[in-house]
Amino acid sequence: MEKPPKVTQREIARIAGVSQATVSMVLNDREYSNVRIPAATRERVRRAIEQTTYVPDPAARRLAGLDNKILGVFTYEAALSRESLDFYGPLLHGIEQEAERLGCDLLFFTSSPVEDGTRKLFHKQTRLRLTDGCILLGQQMDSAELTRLVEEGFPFVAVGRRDEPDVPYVGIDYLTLTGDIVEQAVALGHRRITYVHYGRSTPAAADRLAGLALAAETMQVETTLLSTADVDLSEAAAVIANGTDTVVITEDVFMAEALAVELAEHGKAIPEDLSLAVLGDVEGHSLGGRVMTGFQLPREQLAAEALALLQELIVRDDKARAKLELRTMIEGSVVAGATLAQLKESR
Amino acid sequence: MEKPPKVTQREIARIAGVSQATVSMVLNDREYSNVRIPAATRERVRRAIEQTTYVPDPAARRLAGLDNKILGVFTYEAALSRESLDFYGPLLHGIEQEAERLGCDLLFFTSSPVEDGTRKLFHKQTRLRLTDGCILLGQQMDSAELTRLVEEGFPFVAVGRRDEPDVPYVGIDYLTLTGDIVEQAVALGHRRITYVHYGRSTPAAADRLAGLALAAETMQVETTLLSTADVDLSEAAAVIANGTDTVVITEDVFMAEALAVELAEHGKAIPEDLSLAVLGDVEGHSLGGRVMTGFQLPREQLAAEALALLQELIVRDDKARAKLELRTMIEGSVVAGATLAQLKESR
DNA sequence: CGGTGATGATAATTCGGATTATCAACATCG
DNA sequence: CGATGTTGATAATCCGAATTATCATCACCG
Repeated sequence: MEKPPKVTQREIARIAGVSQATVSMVLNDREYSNVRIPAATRERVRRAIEQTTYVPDPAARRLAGLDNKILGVFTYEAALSRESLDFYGPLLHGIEQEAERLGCDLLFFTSSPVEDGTRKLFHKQTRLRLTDGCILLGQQMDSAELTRLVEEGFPFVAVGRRDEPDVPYVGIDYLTLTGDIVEQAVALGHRRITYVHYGRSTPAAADRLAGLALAAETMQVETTLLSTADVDLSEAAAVIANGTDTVVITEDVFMAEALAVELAEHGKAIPEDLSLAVLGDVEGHSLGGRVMTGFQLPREQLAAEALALLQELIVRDDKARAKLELRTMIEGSVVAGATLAQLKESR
Repeated sequence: MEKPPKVTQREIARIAGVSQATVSMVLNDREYSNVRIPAATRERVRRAIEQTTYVPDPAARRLAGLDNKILGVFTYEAALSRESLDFYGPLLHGIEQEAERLGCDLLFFTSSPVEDGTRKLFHKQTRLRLTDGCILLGQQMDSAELTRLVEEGFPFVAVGRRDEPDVPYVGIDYLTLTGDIVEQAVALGHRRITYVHYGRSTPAAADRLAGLALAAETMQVETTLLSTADVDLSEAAAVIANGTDTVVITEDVFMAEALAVELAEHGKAIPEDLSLAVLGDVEGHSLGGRVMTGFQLPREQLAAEALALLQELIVRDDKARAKLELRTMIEGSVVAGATLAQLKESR
């Protein structure tokens, strides 16, 4: 396949008149217990290398047990499609930047077979082991896979909070943020809130629900829950339009946009007739020209921190590793948009 | 690092009571000249594998000379940043889709050191050789690197036409497209065109210039060239506003948008006073609510074809490879927008 | 019964680089 | 001068899987 049969350390050794072992040691600038290499020899080897196009074979390095400076990126769905990019884009950007800083390459596991709509990390030919460690992204992580990673002691970090024990992650503190949103609603006079969610069982979704429940109790707010797993959006809109709640909270901007359309058909305008807030990132989105009330989430930072943590897991020895803070929650901030407005009169 | 010291073929062999060689052969479903493995033994090995969490080590496979199903993706600039994504997004999407189809993982060379503003493919620790082949993306490809890849016989495909001999590529036929745009302008009565370009020396830029020159000669059009390497945009706008040309063509939408602003300051409205067309993709962009006249480029298809070609280069043997069409040009289409209008009267 | 295949499977080697175990040559010291 | 270091560098191994070279065993045939 290659006409020039690939330059190896053996070849360099031949040119420099030394042994392959010497070349290896010069390259890695290493000295073992009883091995010393004088500057003269080092120089000879270096010159031989410069003459050629030698590049160490990463496969061989890896086989010999060294780090490869390759980090895996596993997403449970395709990451680069137009739709996914809205969500994954900032995360991937953060990852790319941090990887560049660390001098690491990124291996995307695009080959993972899809079962039940999500990709499987483990399969007969996974290239997982080629990487020094792996970042996991996506809503639908598989508990069994996470557990297996922990058991095998493979370095990895999940983006997003997880419930499984000993799983390292960097997540966003939705619980606090959700409380903040409710607090704003209350400050504007609202006391009755409907939360429309997807009925997912991810930790983040659970945190939003918990945050809502907690805030409701603390601030004496009455909440109604609607899951799109049970009712579709137009039904939900009907329920809301006929009810007495004054604020609608949705799980993300897409649901907010769709729901606003449905509500409009019931004659409900936002925020005149009904306030609206979103428990997700609202950057770059607006509703009828109005900035949406919701979150501003530092996604790039999130990803960068995840990668940095992963790197620590990889380079630290066991003792140091044990001392690492494996679980980090990052604070987002509330965007005080125009869709959550002062409660007018009692209705 | 791993508590369970990683399952290897040797371990499987021990469990199944056979030799490591046998395990390897069962796994790859291979039979050599004088080696046969009865179904019974195969079954025994298979069961042993199922009992464990065995996954073949990709590094070892690679070292032994097998394909790895890993394709490299090299971009001359960061690919996942917010700005780059506008350009790289569709390409990456096409690549991801095709990689998924082929069952390949993707290695992004994010670690490549930056020199003179662009990344270098070859460096002391490049993981290039870990991949079966590589896709190159970006405006600023390095001729020397391309040539070296060809010399080393390393499988790769460039996205975008290249001039270097024997470089496999998939490119967009800007020459024809440019001619089409000029044709439209002529059909609308125009005879005098100013082309504002970046003065870059890429093959694609050269094709646009050549297409313009060819069309100008064929259709008897007078063309004026302005390079932003020589004059800045406001100067260019002044020249155009004071000149007699009736159509302005820019190299891409960004330049078009910026130039339109400058022209407005000279009291020139588009398309009332001056028509405008773009020799680049105009999807998702508009000028004052008007669809821009320009190209619609099948970027995803471009990338997918590049990856498919790469795969062919990898799996074909030398004979079959020699027969492959290494260079493909893809046709885009013209978007007949509203910024290129009928010439009113002589001015 | 000895020879000849066909069968089934294994030991040995390879890939490229990292590390360990060993050794040769020369210097120093008592 | 012989014992003991010290220096410099190499041969030998290992990593995990793929392939080649070899070898048992048993069957069948003359």
